[in-house]
Parts: sequence; structure tokens; C-alpha cells
Amino acid sequence: MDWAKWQSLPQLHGISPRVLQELLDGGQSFRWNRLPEKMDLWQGVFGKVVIQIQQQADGEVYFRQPVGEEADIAIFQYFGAEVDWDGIVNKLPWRSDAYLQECIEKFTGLRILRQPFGETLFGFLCSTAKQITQIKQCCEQVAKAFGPELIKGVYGWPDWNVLAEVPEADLRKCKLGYRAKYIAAVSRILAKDPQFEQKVLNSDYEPARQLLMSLPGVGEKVADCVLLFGAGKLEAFPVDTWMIKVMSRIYQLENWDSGKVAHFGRVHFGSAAGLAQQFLFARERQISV
DNA sequence: AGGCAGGTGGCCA
DNA sequence: TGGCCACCTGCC
Repeated sequence: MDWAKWQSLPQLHGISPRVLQELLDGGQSFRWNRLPEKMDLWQGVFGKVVIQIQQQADGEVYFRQPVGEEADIAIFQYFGAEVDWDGIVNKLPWRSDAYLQECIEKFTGLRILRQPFGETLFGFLCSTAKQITQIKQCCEQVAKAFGPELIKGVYGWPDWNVLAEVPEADLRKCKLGYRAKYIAAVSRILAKDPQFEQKVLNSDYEPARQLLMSLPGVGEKVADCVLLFGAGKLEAFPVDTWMIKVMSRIYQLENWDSGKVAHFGRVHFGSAAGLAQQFLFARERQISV
């Protein structure tokens, strides 16, 4: 297998290596890895796309695909080519929120990936009470065991139709633990309801969220992650333990439960609350190290 | 070595 | 509605 030539990825122009890492491996997606032999090279999988990304010394970012593959359009969409990120960031309330402003400055160029719906839902079904490295292992193992081999040794996410046929016991072998039950149930529901994805994508935030939360294993946090990273709904504001920590400290929301914090976030940050969440989240993880 | 982890669902007052 | 706990298990 050969790789085609490097192409410019102008969507990521000027991004720092640190922010690139946060974008690819900060918990939005679970299918990006640095190659062990070349640590400055990222390899990712989404849908049927296998892609490598490398940043040159001048800061310019390039990507390449296997020879014969031309998923340029899908790749540009994944990185939000059609989205006016500067405009959206500018609409966040940074003028009146010094801490948000600080986070934005420290992670300039951070944005929201537009990932395929199904595998985003799958990834966050795996994510409960797990750390990123473990979630990635689950996704990797499930892809390897049940997914299509896209190129030699690289596997894509198996569709719900495929997963619906997999016994729960076999899913458990992929380190899923109790989450296997949810994956099994959700895959059976969605295999029978091919319109589910479209219904979520076509609905406004609130009804879309309710629809997702009707699935077993999907609560407020998982639903918001799926809406944000896999359905383009930037107003979704996922609240996890990190968010509880930052929000209670910065906005004095002591002892607020996650539902209240999420509501506060959506009101305070507005129509792109989810983007603000990523800035605060990235900064919080950086501080904690 | 053992507690805990980027939640959710169910049960109880 | 609000609080608590089991659920699995690999990793720090």
C-alpha cells in the first residue's frame, strides 16, 4: 500500500502542534494516533476514510490518503471547511468573560470536528467512566473485530447493522464491560430504524437531544457529545467531571449538578456553547497536568 | 495492590 | 425531585 502525495489542509493553517494534538486526541474523536516510528505523524480513521496528517516546520498542515482514494470533500467537511470558525469564536462572550478569553488565546485554532454520526454515538457509548486511552482501545478492538478492513491493518467502524448481529458476550471481549449491553441494545434499535440519524440531524437541539436520550446508555452528557461532535449542533454543552470542576471554580457554581451546569453553560455561552466548552476543557486538562 | 475513571439507570425517601 | 449505588474492568 502506498500513500498519495501530501496535500495542503488549509482549514488547519496556523494551528500549533499543541492545539492540533488537542483537536485530534483530546476526546472528540477516539480514532487518531501518532505513528510510533514517526511521532510527528498522525493517522486517523473516520467513515471509510484513512488519513495521515503532518505539520511542517513552517506550521503548515498537510494530509495524505492511500493511493487511489480521493475523499478530499469528506476530509474538508470533517475539519469544518465550510464553517466560519473565526466568526463563531468572535460571537462567544469573551469580551465579558476574561477566563474564556484566556482559554481561547491559549488554544487558538481549536474547533469542533464534524464526525460521522454513528461512530460518534458508538464512541461516547463506550466513554462512560473511562479515560480516553481506554475508550480508544475499545473503539480499536471493535473495529478490528467487526469492522471493514479499509487498508492493510486499518479497520473502520462496523455499521449498526453489523453490530446488531454481534452477541453481547463478543462485545464484552473488547473491554467494553457493562457498556456492551448498551451497545448491543442500541445497535439493534438503530438497525431497525435507519431514519434515526436523519431525525436527529434534522431536529433542533432539544428534540434531537430527547431522541438520543431515549436510547439505553445515553444520558445528558453522552447525548450532548454526540450532538456536538457528530451532528453539528454547536449549542450542545457536554458536562463531565472536568466541566463541573472548571465551572464551579470560575463561575462559583458550587454543588450544582451537571444538568444545571449544562443549562448555565448554554445560557452563558450561547449558540456555540460547545465550542466554548472545548476551550475550557482543553485548558482545564492542561492545568491539571 | 486497590481505588478510581470524561455516566447512566434504577430504586428509595 | 434529589441522592445513592451497582454496573465492568483496565490502568495509574
